[in-house]
Amino acid sequence: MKISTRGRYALRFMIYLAQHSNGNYIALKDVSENEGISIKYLEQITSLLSKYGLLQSVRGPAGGYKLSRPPEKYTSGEILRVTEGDLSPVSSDENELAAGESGERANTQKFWEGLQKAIDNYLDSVTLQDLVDQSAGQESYMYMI
Amino acid sequence: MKISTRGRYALRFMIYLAQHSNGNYIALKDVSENEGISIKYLEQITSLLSKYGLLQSVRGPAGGYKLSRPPEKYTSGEILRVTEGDLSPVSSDENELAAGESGERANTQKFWEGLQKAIDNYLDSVTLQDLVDQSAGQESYMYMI
DNA sequence: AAAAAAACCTATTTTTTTGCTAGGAATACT
DNA sequence: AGTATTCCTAGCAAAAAAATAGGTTTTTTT
Repeated sequence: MKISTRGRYALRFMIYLAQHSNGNYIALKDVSENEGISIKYLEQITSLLSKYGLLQSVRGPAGGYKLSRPPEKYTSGEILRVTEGDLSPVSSDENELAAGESGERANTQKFWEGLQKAIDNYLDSVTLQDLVDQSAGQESYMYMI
Repeated sequence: MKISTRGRYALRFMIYLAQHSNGNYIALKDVSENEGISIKYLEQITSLLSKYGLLQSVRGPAGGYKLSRPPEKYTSGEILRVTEGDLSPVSSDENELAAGESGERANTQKFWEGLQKAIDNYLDSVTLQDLVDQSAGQESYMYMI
């Protein structure tokens, strides 16, 4: 039940961009040196983020990455989902009932769905801007579902 | 970001006991046949559950396991924590700041703590009895934190 | 035009974790 | 004594995660 380095690094990368880019492109070399993550590993992560439109990039000298939207328009959930793949606590086919089955799994299916809902709820409530402001996690939040 | 089979099987095991034991002990053989999990693997799981006082056991013929409390006195969270080890989405030393560090990690620390809080909150709100009743996950719940 | 700096792409290797099997020891009932 | 059970520890194979590696393409600079 752990978020992998891919997701964590992705968040740190996005925060870095939000803090240091002022509309200009930032090279991986720069982020790599400051965050202590290899360029090659970062490439895999930015590749995903670009693919899903979260980043804009330019090649060549003075190239690099920048955010494609303002930081408050990203949720931590979408950043993590893009890089982690899937944030469900049990894979859906583990959870699915075989036709007609009404055994133990029926008991847990809704439970796991509820857990996922709780996770998604939180992650979609925290924006990239919140992370920059360090204001995540201390919400006095109220959910009605 | 997945719950492992250990945790899932543990829940199914506990549900099974809640449903089938009427104060008497149930052998792993029984659960194994009905849930399709090997006895040897179940042993590892029940070993943890026993160690932390969630189960009572008796050896020898007619021995087995039973719950040590009524089902509504267990939360899904404690069952999972015992078997999964730790439910924090990032390990604490990944999250900890090196002395004086005020870098990117400061931004995410509270965020991860908030996620953990959201998870714990949910898991501690669902009892074993809820799972038996299949009433987990459909809560119209309201949290104020 | 050449060189250099960057993103892009795909594969491979290394390390860690998970899921499970195995063998026997201790205990309790018949 | 024999048998059915829990208990304990080790080991292993497959999968996943983490990271490296090598090259290609694009763009800018000289």
